[in-house]
Amino acid sequence: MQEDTLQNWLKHNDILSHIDTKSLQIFINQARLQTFKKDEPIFIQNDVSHHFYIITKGWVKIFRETLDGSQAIIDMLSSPHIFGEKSIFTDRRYDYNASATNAVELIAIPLDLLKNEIDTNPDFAHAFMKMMATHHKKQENDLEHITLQKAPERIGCFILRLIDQHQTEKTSSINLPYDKTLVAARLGMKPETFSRALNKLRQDVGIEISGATITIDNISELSRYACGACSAEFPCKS
Amino acid sequence: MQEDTLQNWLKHNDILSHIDTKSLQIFINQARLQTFKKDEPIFIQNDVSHHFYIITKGWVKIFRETLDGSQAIIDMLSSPHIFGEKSIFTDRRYDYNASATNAVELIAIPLDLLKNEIDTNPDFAHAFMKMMATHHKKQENDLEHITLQKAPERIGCFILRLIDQHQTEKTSSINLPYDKTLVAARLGMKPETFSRALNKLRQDVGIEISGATITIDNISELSRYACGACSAEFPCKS
DNA sequence: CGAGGGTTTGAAGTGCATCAAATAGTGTGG
DNA sequence: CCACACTATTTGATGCACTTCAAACCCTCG
Repeated sequence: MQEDTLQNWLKHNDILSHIDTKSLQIFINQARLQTFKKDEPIFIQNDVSHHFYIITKGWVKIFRETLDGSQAIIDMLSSPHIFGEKSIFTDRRYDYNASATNAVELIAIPLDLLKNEIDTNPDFAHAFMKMMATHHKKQENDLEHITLQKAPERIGCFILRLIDQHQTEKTSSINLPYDKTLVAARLGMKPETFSRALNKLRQDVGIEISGATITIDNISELSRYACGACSAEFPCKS
Repeated sequence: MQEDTLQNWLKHNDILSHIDTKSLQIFINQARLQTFKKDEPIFIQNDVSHHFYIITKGWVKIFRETLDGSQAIIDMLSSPHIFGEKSIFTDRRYDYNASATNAVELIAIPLDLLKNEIDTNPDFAHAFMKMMATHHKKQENDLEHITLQKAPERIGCFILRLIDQHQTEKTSSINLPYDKTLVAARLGMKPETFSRALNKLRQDVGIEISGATITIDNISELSRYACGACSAEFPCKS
């Protein structure tokens, strides 16, 4: 791929910017740009893992799937995130499926490079561990939410985190980042339940919904509603 | 605390055995043995974190709690496990509660030592990352189970993992490691639901239950029942 | 304009929670 | 070793949340 594009990505990525300058050229040489169409699989669970990926465009669905076809979405990831990196410490197999939910563009980098960088560059290793800890925390949150919160509360929490990310000052109008069906699955509920729960949320805390756009007049009321059943204080980060 | 006891623990712990010999004495000097009674809190969420802990005796409950008192159990940990270590990479606050579920004995070690060891000993850092990756994987499993499996299946899966841990050859008779109420909470359900679901499991796959002791004649039938709604193959490890 | 997927709505069913009460089990002091 | 107190567990009855199945609606895009 083009060196300037890749360099740009590597330098502005939270974790990968810590790569040793000597290693950088090797990363650039071995990195490959890949594109995926909607619903195209990127890798599947138990595949032997060779690469990890940096997302540059689109949304990637991280999920598990049972024999009967039902799936549990573990995460939905977009632009600066990386995925598929965890297996370097265990069995060299991906422990989840990854697939594109729309037009996706990825940088694929061999895991061996990552492993080598971790082993030889303490600064990088430290950044990597920090990232793992953050991921871990995020998952603890997901687990808490799914056990403790009801459907409308989970949606409210999801919206609050969206607002927080986009820092939309007082405008407080946001778009769902992907299909409602996917948001539903991400929150561990069926599309029908999502639709009804969103309606209940509108009635209970006065938000407006028009297609994928949601407008919130009163954020504090929303957070009182959603965060009441959550251990985190006010704006439930991450 | 007594040096031989602590040395023994440090040397036989998966992660901590990688401590540099030069550091070991410092760890020993600063480590403290602590005991907790049933239901005694070890630390609570958002406390500023100073120590991490190695469990030497008893069971520790790792959980989140909402304002209204309902709690989500994130993990139940026992002997060689460590906990409270994650915050060194983020905000130096514990991101969950920990409390003793019975008579618990812990080795408390300052987090600064851990951080220093990670920063200066690549071998240790590597072992530490491996542990984080394993934890992470375990949590992905929990998340999958709670979204995809019904109560009796989750219990079946729990039993299978117990059997797997204890390697009880063909005997296939095990004891629940802690109160049924706690097992229920660990699996994200109410005690009443647990009781009924366990009964359903008995009817469906012919296991015997007598108090905390469960006897399984036909493990493969149990795993067919429980693992059908799980993405992992046969004995769902971890 | 028409096809097809995404979304909503309705009706009915299932699983789990809740509340209440009975029963089994455990540890204690006598 | 027994009786009591207290807790853990089970059982029953009922309600709620979410799912399922089915159909309508809407919206986009060719």
